[in-house]
Amino acid sequence: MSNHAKATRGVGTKGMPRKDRERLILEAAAGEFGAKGYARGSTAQVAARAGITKPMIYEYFGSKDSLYLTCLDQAGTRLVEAVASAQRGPSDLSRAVRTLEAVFRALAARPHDWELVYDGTLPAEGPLYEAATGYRRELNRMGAVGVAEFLRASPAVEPLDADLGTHLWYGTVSAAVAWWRHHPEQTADEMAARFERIVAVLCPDLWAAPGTTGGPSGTRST
Amino acid sequence: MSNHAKATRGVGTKGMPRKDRERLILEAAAGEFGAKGYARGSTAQVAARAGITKPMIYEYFGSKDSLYLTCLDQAGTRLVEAVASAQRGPSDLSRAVRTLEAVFRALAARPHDWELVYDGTLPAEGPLYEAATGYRRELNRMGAVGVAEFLRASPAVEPLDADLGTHLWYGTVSAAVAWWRHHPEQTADEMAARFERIVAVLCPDLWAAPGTTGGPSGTRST
DNA sequence: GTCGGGTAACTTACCGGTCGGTCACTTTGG
DNA sequence: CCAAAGTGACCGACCGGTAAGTTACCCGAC
Repeated sequence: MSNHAKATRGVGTKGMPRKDRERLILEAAAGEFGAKGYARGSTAQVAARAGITKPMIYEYFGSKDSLYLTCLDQAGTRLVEAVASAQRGPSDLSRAVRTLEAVFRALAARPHDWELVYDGTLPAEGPLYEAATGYRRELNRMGAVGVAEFLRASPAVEPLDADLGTHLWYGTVSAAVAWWRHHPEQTADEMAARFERIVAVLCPDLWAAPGTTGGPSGTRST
Repeated sequence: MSNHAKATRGVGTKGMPRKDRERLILEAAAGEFGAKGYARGSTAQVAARAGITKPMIYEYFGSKDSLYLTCLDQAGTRLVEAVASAQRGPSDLSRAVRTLEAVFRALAARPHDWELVYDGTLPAEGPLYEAATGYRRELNRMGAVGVAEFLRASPAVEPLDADLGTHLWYGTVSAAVAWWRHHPEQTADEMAARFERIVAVLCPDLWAAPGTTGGPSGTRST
C-alpha cells in the first residue's frame, strides 16, 4: 500500500508487486539452499517458504539453476566486496584478522551466503559450478596475495608451497565459519577476537612486532 | 583356478567367490561414493563399476545405507588408527606435522577414505550420520588434545577458544587433503615437508626451540 | 564318464516415491 | 471485461528397493 509503487502497477495485478515477490522468493531460496544445499533443496520447499506454489518459482526464475544462480550472485558479490574492503591496510598478520572479521560481519547480516558460494552439493560441472568457482577463485586470489607476501619472508618456501598455504588459509576461514554456525550467539567481533588470541599464541613474535604500525590492533589487553 | 580357494567353494557356486565379490563391490562403492558423495552416488552406478547389476548390491549388503556404512567403517577405522599412531612423541608443533603425515600416508593407499568420513551430502540425522560423526569426533578429539596443550601456553585464551582452535586445526588438515587431491603427483612425504616449511615461517621460534628434544624433526636442512 | 538336480549367483522387469518442469484453468484487481 | 497473478494436476526421469525367473557350477547316482 505504498504511495509510489502503486502507480507503476498496471491492470490485472493481483497479490504482491513483482519486485517484492521476487525478493521474497530469493529470501526463501537462500534459506532453503543455504540449509540443505543445492542438491537436497527442493523448489517446492522454496515455494512453501515463500507462501506460494512451485509454478510461481518457474514463472519468476525459469529453472532451479537460474534461481540458485541469482542467490549465488548476490551472495558471491557481497562476500567478494567484504573481503576486498579488508585488504587495505598493513600487509602483516593483522590483515588475516581483518579479513576474517569482514567475512563475519558480512555473514552476520546474511548467514547463508557462505554456504551458497561453498555449497558442496553443486554439480561438478556446468554453469552453476563455474559461477560458484568464479567467486571462490576471486576470494582465494585475494587471500593468496596476503599469504604470498607473508611467506616471502623465507627463501626456503617453493612456489607450490605458497599455493598450498593459500588453501590452508581458506581452510582456516572455512572452519571458523563452520564453528560459528554451531555457536550463533557469538558476535562477529567476538569471533575476530578469538581468532586474534589464537594467532597471538601461534606466532607471538610476528604478531607483537609487525614493524611500522606499532601494533596490529588495539584490542589486545596484555 | 587358484589352488586353495577352490577347496572352500561349495555347491552351486557360480562366478566369483563371495568374499572376492564383496571386496570388489566395496571397492567400487568407495570409488563411487568418494567421488560423488552419498547423496549423488547411485547403487546402479556402484554395480556398474563392479561389473554386476543392482540387485546384487542388495543381495550382498541389504541397503544403500548398509553399503555405505561398511565403506565408512573401513575408512574411519583406518584413519583413526593412523592419527592415533601419530600422537606418540613430543607434544609440540612437530606433532601436527606427524599427524598430517600419518593422514597422508593412510590416504595414499586409499584416497577416498577422507571423503567417506567427511562426506557433506550425508543425511543430517540417522545412523549413517551418527557413525560418520563418531569417527569425526574421535579424530577431532585427538586433535583437540594437541591443540589444548599448545594453547595452554597463554593464559589469555578462554576454553571456547580452544574449541575453536581445534576446529581451525581440522580445517587446516581438511584443506591440505583437498589441495592434495588437486596435486596427486605429490607424495605423502612431500606434502608433510611442504606443511613443515609453512609452519616454520609462521612460528619460527616455537619451531626452532621446542625444548628437551633438541629439535622437532631431522628433515629440516637449515 | 555323464547326467540330472539342487543351490547359489546373477539378471530382467518392475514398484513406489520424489523431484524438476509444464499446462490448463481459476482468481483477482483495474 | 480483460490481463496478469496464481494454482491443482499432471508428465517424464531417476532412484532405492524387490520379486520372479535364468544361468552356471558342483556333486552324487548310475
